[in-house]
Amino acid sequence: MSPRKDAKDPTAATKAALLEAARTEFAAYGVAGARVDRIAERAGVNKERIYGHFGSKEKLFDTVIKAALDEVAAAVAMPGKDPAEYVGNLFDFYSTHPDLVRLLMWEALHYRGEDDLLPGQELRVDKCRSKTESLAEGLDREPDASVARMVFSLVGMAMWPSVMPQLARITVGEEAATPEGREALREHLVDFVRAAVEK
Amino acid sequence: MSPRKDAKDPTAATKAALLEAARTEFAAYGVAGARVDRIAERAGVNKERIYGHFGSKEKLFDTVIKAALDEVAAAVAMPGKDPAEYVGNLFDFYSTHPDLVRLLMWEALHYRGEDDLLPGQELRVDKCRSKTESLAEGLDREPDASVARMVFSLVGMAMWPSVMPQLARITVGEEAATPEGREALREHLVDFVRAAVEK
DNA sequence: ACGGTAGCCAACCAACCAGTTGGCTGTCAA
DNA sequence: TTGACAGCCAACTGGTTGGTTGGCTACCGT
Repeated sequence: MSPRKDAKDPTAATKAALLEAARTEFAAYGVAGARVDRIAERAGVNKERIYGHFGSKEKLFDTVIKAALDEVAAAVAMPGKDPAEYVGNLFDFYSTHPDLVRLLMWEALHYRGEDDLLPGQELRVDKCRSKTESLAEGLDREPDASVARMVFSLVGMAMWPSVMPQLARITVGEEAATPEGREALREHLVDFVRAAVEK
Repeated sequence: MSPRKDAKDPTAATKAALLEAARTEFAAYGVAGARVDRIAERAGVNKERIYGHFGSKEKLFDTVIKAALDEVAAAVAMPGKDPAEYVGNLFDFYSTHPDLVRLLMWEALHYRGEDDLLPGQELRVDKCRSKTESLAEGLDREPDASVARMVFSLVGMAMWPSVMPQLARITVGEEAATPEGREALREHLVDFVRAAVEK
């Protein structure tokens, strides 16, 4: 058995520190821009540990992304009966977790579809399917492709302001960065969706 | 005067080749992931020319982005009277220019707002303002912040499928990659916007 | 004709960076 | 007690990469 199997397992602690530091680093610079030394330093751990625990920079990135994906999945409720409110909640979540959004963007750019995909995304597929089913049920419809497209659009609308914050500022002005600006944007989105679905 | 000022200026030709190659490289790998040697090779030019013409990798990136921005600005008409059709057109444009979208994403991640911004983006600001004015006029409204928010959302909806193509495939299925799938997505977006604005 | 110079290139360079090595320490099973 | 092993670290390595240098060529104004 491994030494120190008790709660304060030091191995798990360094692993967690590494993961946390990696998340910050990858969110800021992406895979290519991230520096292994910087991650180790921020975690207060020798960089060799990265290889001992994760194998490579790329694998560490995958692990970070997977954790982020889980976090997203866990945090946000299903669309359910009210798509507009769903968009509002999603918007709030992404607004308060900009690093997560950046991580998702880096991942999207790194793993462009077709050939190479992030391994183990079945969970993600399931999540999307259940979202579609939830929305279909809430809307009293069949969970077909058209409902799936709706889910996709809703997620997009909710994420967009966090995906392109500078564009938001350029378009709606500096106020976009203020709490009032965020709130106005949120209401705009919710109203927009409500108008669209309510006929 | 510089030698060879006539039309077939070889200097301009290598510069253009470099720009073209850089665009491909940056779209694929981003600033940090791009390799100067690869750009030079693809352009069929010595890499020193990059420094002679542009100064640095970063400056080359800025130049590429600026060109891409101009291209976007030139290609797409103003929102005008029909926001739904505008979204449809934008969607078509981005769908047929995925590299441009990737470039914009890399830029968004590289120049996160606040402190560092891509220099010389006044043109971009103007473009956004005139879009807002165009939409306001078409909708018979004042060009206030709420119209600006609308512009911002419309752009987001149109770009989203090109921004997250894998998510699109995960959500709506493999068919998202087919021409029929794209068309269905386009119609969904147009209908969605029409429903939202027509009340 | 010819000196000046702009464009270009092959070769070079130093810093950087992902990944490795060898050794030290503390714990656990026997 | 002891030997084996897991976690950890300081120091090292060598391939890579952004950027530079010195020289060659061809065109231009005079």
